[in-house]
Amino acid sequence: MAQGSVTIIDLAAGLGLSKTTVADALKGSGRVSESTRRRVQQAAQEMRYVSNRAARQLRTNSTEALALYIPPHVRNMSFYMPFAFGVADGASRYNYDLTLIAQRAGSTASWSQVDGVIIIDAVADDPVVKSLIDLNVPIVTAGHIAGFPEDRVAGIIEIEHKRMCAAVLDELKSRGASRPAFIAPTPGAADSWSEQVRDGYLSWCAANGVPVNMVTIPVIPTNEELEAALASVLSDVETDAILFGWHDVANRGELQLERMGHRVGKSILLGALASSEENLHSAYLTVLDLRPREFGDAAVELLHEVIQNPPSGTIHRLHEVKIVADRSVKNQPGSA
Amino acid sequence: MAQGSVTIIDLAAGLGLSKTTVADALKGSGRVSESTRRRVQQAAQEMRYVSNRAARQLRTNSTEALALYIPPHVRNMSFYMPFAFGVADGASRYNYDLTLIAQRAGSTASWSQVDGVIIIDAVADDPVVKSLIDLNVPIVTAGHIAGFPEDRVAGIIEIEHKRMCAAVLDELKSRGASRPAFIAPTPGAADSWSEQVRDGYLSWCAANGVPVNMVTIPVIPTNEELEAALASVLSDVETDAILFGWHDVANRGELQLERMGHRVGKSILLGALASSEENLHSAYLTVLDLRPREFGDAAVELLHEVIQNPPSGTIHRLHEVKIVADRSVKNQPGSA
DNA sequence: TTGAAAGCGCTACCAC
DNA sequence: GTGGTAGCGCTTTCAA
Repeated sequence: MAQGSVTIIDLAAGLGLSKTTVADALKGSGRVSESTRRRVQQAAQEMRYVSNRAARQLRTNSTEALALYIPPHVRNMSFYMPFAFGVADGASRYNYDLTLIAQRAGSTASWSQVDGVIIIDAVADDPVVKSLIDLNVPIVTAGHIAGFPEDRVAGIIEIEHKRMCAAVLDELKSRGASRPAFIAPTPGAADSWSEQVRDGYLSWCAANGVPVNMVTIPVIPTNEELEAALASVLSDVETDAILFGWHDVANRGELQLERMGHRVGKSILLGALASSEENLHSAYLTVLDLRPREFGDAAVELLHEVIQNPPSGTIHRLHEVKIVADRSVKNQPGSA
Repeated sequence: MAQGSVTIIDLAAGLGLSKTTVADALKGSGRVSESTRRRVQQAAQEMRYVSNRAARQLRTNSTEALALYIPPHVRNMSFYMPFAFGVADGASRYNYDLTLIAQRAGSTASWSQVDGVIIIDAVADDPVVKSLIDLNVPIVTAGHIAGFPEDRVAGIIEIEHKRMCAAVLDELKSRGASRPAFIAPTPGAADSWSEQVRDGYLSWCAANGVPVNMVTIPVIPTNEELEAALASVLSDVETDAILFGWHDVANRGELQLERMGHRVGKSILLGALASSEENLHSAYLTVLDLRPREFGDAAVELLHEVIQNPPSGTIHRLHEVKIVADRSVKNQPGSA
């Protein structure tokens, strides 16, 4: 342990007060007189007093900590880093610690002692998720988790992937694309995201009288898989836009297309359904900024609420995302 | 708090034993007989007993937690995600919790109660780093932090950036590059990394009799900055290879170069000094795999050691990285 | 407005 | 081998 181990008793002794008074003064419960309160607080500062978490937790039977679980199969995606720090910032706003859940649980699964858990994009049969469910703490999931027991999720914050997929397609259409293809993430690869976006594409095609041109590849495809997917959707010579799952794949697709002699932004338009503005560099992509930082923050907000005020059912909430349009029209060609 | 709150007392009562015996049986301190030990452990399982962290911490004056600080200016780099999970896994191996330090500290800086801290690629005048220094817990830094008080770092685990920069240049040379240029990260942008790699390039040029062709750009450059940098290094028509700081910039550079009509992997070779194999997709890049996950794990390993056994000075350790060579020779052109 | 005492669940130290 | 007791630092309840 670190702290210089000055306790309320030390403070009390130094001030000639009881530890009760000191404790009350410190947290401003309005019990002590203003003058002693000030005296105590000043002394606390001078003596670098830090309230002992473990003692407080033991007494109040709370942990002042939240846990975050990001499943291993998505950890290589840039989206989750700002999400995690959004969660960390949100947590610190309410004075929670944020514990990152590792894959390999320690012998006693240390993270079992938290006030609440945030799970993002997991699958229900993930063993970690299973043990999280067994814990009796409130769970907020960012995104819907297929197969997750209804009564074990106190809150769920979602992105309207289906609607937004259509919105991106609309945007591409407004920029001249009449026959967008979709290189979609393999269904079931992660959460329900892949299904929602595929659904979004299919409905949009139906609504707009556009023939479906879709192929699925893993969320993180090999070059060969990506190349094959591109060849597949381009075998329809009418294809004038390609929508990708997340922006990293779109970036890689952009490179391959250029290499194949296509002029991205001119002969072909590109889009991506999962991105964040900070990670977007290509000027030739029309993407959805999922605002991961704000998403993480909002998840904590919701979790804090359900911890304070346990709901009878599941609280549903939406996270707004925004379209970041292809900027190549503004920029000169070659500037990307 | 979550747990069904079954305590050793409950167990003791149920078994007709004292809580002392139960506690000893649970942690196998060799005091109790094998038979009762088994009895107790089985009962614990059945009653879903979970040892109360707060109580244990209070009693033993330890926190069983580590903190990780990743400064905000690098959070958008893919390298740090696997690093963080390497830390998380390493921590769980020793039954530490891993607390992610947020930028905005809560009122009482909750993360002040940890057994040790890992800091990566921070700068010494970062306010969070400052308060971490004021804490009296062991600190391990991943990478050297300029200006960090010598006596406050118990361990430092480093990558030999300078040497490895030269190694990558050697690799490029062996593949035919005779005049490599370097689009380097702006000095002082983060830690000492930028200086080390620039140093590495300059020494290599001197040792190999190659004229220096270097330009610096921000670690995360805009397209305009990147484009200008490319134009600059290519203004020397002899340039037949370009080395980038980290692989994301190299990927973007690769795209721009293709767009400019260069044939990456043929007329020009590309390299990057900070990457990880999981994030490497381009077959045309010769990169350094920094093995971020293992790096994080090794940092915990070191931190655990210094916590167990406080050293008098600072323990130095090296983290081995490896070169992942351009694979385009093996693959058919166009397959990337 | 303040103080005394109890006790959260655990481990340490002593007895037996 | 096992049990009793004290006490970690804090909050809570009751008393003054």
